[in-house]
Amino acid sequence: MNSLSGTLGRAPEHPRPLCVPGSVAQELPRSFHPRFSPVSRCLSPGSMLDHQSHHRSPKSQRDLSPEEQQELRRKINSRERRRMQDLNVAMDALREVMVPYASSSPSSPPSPSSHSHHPGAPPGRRLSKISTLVLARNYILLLGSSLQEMRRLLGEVSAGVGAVGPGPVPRLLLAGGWPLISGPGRLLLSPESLLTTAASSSSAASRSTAKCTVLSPGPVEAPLAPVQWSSIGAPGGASLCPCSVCRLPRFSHPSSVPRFPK
DNA sequence: TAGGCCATCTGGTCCT
DNA sequence: AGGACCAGATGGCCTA
Repeated sequence: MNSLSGTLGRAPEHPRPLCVPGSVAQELPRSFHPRFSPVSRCLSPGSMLDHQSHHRSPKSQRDLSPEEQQELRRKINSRERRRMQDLNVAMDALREVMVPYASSSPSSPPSPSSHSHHPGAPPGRRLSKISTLVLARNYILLLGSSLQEMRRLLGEVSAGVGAVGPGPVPRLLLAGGWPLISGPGRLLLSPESLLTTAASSSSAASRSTAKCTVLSPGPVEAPLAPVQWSSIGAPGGASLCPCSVCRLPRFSHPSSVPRFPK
């Protein structure tokens, strides 16, 4: 499937009328659209085309003819477009992996082929970017906690059996005795299993009511945050987490995410 | 119709 | 100098 550009939208095969991708956009004169008109760009807030760009490289900018400037702009736009498309490809790949874990009902087995079940949305709706990222993050945290739990159980088993041999462990695995390895859907979608696992492995961590259970500091601090997957990305649905990141669709976490130094 | 999500354009900044 | 990355702005599409 072509996941580039418009495929992420609802009309995969049709380029957007105004924000047309790639070749089409490049062939259209910029003055065809108000946003491309030099006047509107200069008047738009934050636009410092005539000010700072001249400040930085007066000669190169000034010496460019309008056609050359247009060509340069096209090149830059094309690069940016390609960059974002690559990012979307990677996001799609991640989404593809995470979709089975995003299904809201534990009874419905995850189906990798079924496309994008947005939590709380009708089937066929794909995961949003933010939902995909939050989902992936929590899955990673959960894997870490599962590993912890497995190690703990291994320790218990080996301590109880003593020097008898490696027998019990494979039997336990074959019997499906591991609480968290019964399928991705159960792994992620059953709050009970999450809670019991959390309670058994690290009670201290699970007891600490972090402000954000979804975007906690890390696997060490809060490895077993009881995440309600069906609420991720759903506006106002994150009942377990009061943080602004999980509640708001737009990311705004002033304290935890430092601005990239400029 | 409002709000969410998204793609694209754009200028600024940093890096090579 | 050119490319990569980032964030703001803008407008289109879709759903509740």
